[in-house]
Amino acid sequence: MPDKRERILAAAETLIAHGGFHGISMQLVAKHANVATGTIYRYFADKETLLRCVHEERLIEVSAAILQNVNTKEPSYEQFQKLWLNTMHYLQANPDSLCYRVQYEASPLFDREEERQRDERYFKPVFEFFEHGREAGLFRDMPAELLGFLALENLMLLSQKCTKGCIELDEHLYQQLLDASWNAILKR
Amino acid sequence: MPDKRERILAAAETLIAHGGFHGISMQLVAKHANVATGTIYRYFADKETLLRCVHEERLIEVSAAILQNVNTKEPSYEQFQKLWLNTMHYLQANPDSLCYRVQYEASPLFDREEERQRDERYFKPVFEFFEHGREAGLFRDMPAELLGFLALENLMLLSQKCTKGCIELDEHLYQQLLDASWNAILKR
Amino acid sequence: MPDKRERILAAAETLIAHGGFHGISMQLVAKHANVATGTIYRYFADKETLLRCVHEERLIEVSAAILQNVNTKEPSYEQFQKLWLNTMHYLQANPDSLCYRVQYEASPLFDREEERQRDERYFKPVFEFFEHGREAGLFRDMPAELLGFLALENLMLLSQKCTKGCIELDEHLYQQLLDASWNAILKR
Amino acid sequence: MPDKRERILAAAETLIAHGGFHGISMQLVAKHANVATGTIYRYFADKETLLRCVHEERLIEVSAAILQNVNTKEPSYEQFQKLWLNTMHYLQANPDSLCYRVQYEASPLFDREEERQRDERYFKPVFEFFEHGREAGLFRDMPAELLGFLALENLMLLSQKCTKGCIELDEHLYQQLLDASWNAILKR
DNA sequence: TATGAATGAGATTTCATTCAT
DNA sequence: AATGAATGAAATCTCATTCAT
Repeated sequence: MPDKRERILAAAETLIAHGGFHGISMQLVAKHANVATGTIYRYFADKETLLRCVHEERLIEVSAAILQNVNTKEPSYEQFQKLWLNTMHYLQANPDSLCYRVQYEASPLFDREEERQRDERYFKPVFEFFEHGREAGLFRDMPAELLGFLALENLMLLSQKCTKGCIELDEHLYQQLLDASWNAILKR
Repeated sequence: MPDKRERILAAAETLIAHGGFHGISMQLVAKHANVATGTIYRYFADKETLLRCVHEERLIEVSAAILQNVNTKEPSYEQFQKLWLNTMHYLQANPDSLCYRVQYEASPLFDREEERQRDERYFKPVFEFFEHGREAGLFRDMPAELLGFLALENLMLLSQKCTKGCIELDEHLYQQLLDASWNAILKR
Repeated sequence: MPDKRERILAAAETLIAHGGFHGISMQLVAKHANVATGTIYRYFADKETLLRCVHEERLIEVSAAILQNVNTKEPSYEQFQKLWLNTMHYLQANPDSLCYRVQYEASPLFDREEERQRDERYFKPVFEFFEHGREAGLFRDMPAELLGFLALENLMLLSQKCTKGCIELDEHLYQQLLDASWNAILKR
Repeated sequence: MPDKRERILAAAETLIAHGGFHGISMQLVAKHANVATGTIYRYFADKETLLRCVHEERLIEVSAAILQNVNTKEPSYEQFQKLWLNTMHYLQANPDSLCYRVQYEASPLFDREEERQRDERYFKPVFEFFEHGREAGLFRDMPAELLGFLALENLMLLSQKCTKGCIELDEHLYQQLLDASWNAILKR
């Protein structure tokens, strides 16, 4: 019954999303996943492992969402727009998703090398897009990660602010922000 | 001996920045602050209060650091540069400080209204700077908070990445990033 | 293993009876019950709940002991004697039991309405005995609870004094006390 | 300033009466007594000593109240009535007083020998009353303490029940109870 | 493989007591 | 004599993990 593993992951995701990195106990996860406490330990070595797996699952999901219909070989405004909007829509639809990530990255679970490998694995095409753009003389002369950061990653914080209700966005602002991101990375 | 209060605050900040919101126990804070566990409770009603106070103290410190020598009445590139560099230098010198903030904002302690009032209290001059720039037709037609966000707040995440060792910055990149921020908010 | 629940209850009762409401810590109860501290919380939500349960368990036990072989429909001296002796024997055999009750009733846990319902539930037959006796013109014209109180409840305090070693009783005094109780409630 | 000692005793009394044996901390007592925490320790060796002193103070007060206008040399119904009514009135006026005593007697502070000496010291005249009555062939052939117990001490529990609201008494019932007590100790 | 009762270390918080001023 | 800040042991309760069934 490998669907138990899925149920456990899903339960953990939901609980963290709603209650923060704090409000998660193995007992609670077990209850929500409708399995016995001990069962979790048949699929995950310990709590840390479980949290790492949730993190990885999310990264896979996020990267898939971001890259949808994007041709990363073609560093154009059109493709950038798709990337940006994909990111923004995903974040709007899954507001807790990166709220989780921020906490994960600041936690002792975070390991630089591991994270680098994960980024490499899942976000390679995204970095390639910026790489190509830079090589084509379109983007600033910066490492691809920095370009990606300037263009997309700050949306995480922004989206968090929206979720928390600090900022409200409309179509006009969307366009402005997209434009601002584009101008930030553009060479001049 | 009000310096005990300071030591407790500092210990809490450091511990959270390094170990995440998880890695903080009152006993550990006490140990790092070199006081007895019970002493914390003379200065802070409970753990939550302590965390909120750490947050507030840092906002005060940050806002003072950011605004140093900046004339917020004059929305010029020169003043912007000062703002940006102040921010960057502060973040480099106090890597824990905003690593803490990111986590605080993602935690259940965060309260929107409270935060709005704090921003109002401590960052008003910063917002005014962007307000003036927008009114002068220099900056994009966006709320001041969004301009501030685009220009400065993403430095928080960036600085976190540096601290974690994911990215390395040099003088050249500094200049590029400053330039990117300026271009992001500039009206065209 | 529901016998663990019993062991916890018994340990709590004994400890309170001997050391007062003070002398009870969850760890101590756990130790005496030969279980781990956390185990108590599988059976009782918190300390208050545990104490309330001890109280209720004992009431059940006491009422059963008191009413043994008593025909409460027949308000005679013979039946009264049985009631009285049952009570006295139970108290002698379980000195902790009501020493606990006295303290419980004097504590902030005590709730009037709850207690009334419990009395109603467990001691109804006892009250009926006195009711019948009063209706038959045998006992004083008082509420059944008061008659019961005069006849039986003061044995609680008396028994406590014996346990503490303040008073020593022998067969002769037993007879005297039984007689005194009977004369106290008798109409003349 | 020996009135500080009084203030501390009074504060302790009040707090225990209202919050039970639980709700009393030295800090709280100090606050209510309007002295510094450390000051308590100039007058009382430790918490236990303080509680013992409160107990003793109360015993003095109670015995004085009970014996008011009673001629203990004259074992008559008239004097008994005074004793009984004094007791009842005191208990009604100071409902917490013996609520405290019950808890004290069940606590580890209680020491049989000490208590015997205190009873000897403060309640000697009461016991003498019953002694005289027994020697005159009026009361049952029992130790004076038992007679006193039958006649007066159960009023403690009764009064507690009134305070808690379990029983309501009126003039008629008062008379009945007094009469019951009298009949309980009377020789026949 | 799955269960969930049991464990006990550890978290937060309180409070009796001390001691420098 | 008096203060009250500081202490740290101990209390309640939680929860990651284990293990007999």
